Amino acid sequence: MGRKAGITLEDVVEAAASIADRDGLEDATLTAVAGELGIKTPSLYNHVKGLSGMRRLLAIHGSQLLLKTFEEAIGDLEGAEALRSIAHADRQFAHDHRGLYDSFLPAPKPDEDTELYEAMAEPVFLVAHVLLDMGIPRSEAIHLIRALRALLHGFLDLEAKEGFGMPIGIDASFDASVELIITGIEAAAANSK
Amino acid sequence: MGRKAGITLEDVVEAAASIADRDGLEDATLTAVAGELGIKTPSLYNHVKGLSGMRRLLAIHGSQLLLKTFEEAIGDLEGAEALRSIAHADRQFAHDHRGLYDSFLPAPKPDEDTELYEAMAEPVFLVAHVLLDMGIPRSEAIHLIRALRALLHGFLDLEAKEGFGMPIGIDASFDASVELIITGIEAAAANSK
DNA sequence: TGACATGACTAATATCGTTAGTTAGAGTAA
DNA sequence: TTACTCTAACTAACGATATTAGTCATGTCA
Repeated sequence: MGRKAGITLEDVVEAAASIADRDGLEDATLTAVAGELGIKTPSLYNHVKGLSGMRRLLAIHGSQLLLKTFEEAIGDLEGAEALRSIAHADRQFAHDHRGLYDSFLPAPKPDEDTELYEAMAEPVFLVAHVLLDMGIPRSEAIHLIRALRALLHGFLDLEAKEGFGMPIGIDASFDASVELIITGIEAAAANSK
Repeated sequence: MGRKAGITLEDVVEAAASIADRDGLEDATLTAVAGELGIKTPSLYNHVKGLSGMRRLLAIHGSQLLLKTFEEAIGDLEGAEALRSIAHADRQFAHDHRGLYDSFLPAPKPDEDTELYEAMAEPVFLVAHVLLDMGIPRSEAIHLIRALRALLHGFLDLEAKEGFGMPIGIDASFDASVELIITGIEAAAANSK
């Protein structure tokens, strides 16, 4: 058995992400990841600062992927159309990458892990930009963004954890929920002209 | 050391709830609860079906407490006023009982654990009633209730896990978010007359 | 070629949850 | 009272997980 299997940091993140998305974040243990890579658990410490370090890398990787997803979702769109597209892209992301999505919480404090904090802030900035472009003043936009984030996160978390009881009509409920928020945002935009 | 410490099921739930609300649901381990009660971990199996069984009791207990909280919040109120009051009661509950609140997810399927499912459904029914009393048709109410639940859950989860970045203006953001949803609900009510 | 850093390894420990089997004590019935 | 039974505690043991410490082979570079 040759030493130096040549595992890279990317391999670790990729393996962890794949397990987390397939079986859930909880199952992306150091043991499982090491097994997937064909090495022993303690060897992972040569790449990653323990389980929390691996989770952190997962969150950074996920944030970058989410950012790209949002950018593509927006494209040339503006205003309500952009928001709708972002919302649906977010839901698709949560479906496709459950583990990465779950890795976003708990979030770090800004001064406690700047790199991770900033990576996670990027997608939010993107949404903020859409609102500001709609003419919504900063002081109001902060509340509206939080409302949108809360709705999306809550919906996707409840959906993933079967919190809605019967799963019938979930798609329609999502659309209706998003429309409801967007209507509120449009009203705020119209109000600020 | 006398056998028969005389621990009751209520003692177990109370101890678990107290630890979960103080230190987080994750810290309400069998070991911690047993320690709190002055017994050894395996002895808990005389009262509870393992960790999952204890979590389940926590969720039932939490649901009952939440139901009472909602009932008191509604009182004689109706419509938007009732919804506002419920929203703030929910947030207060999440602040006061973090562990219980977290124990609500993942939710069981209706046929998989009927007792728990029904206990958790009660508070939702209460909210549904408010909407129906506002004259909103059932077919629409289901989407609006999901939107409201998503917003509240998402907001309180993000708030608890520091997901909002700077914690400034969170109260105002919550109020604004709730108003936004309530406005949508009122519009739907007016639309159905 | 030889020193060194990298990245694998083994060994060992601590914390959990869980199961199996044991036993003391309290209540109950003859 | 005494014997029986059941409850609810216990000890012992195991498997999964993370983590630390210390070892060592291998490839690279001076």
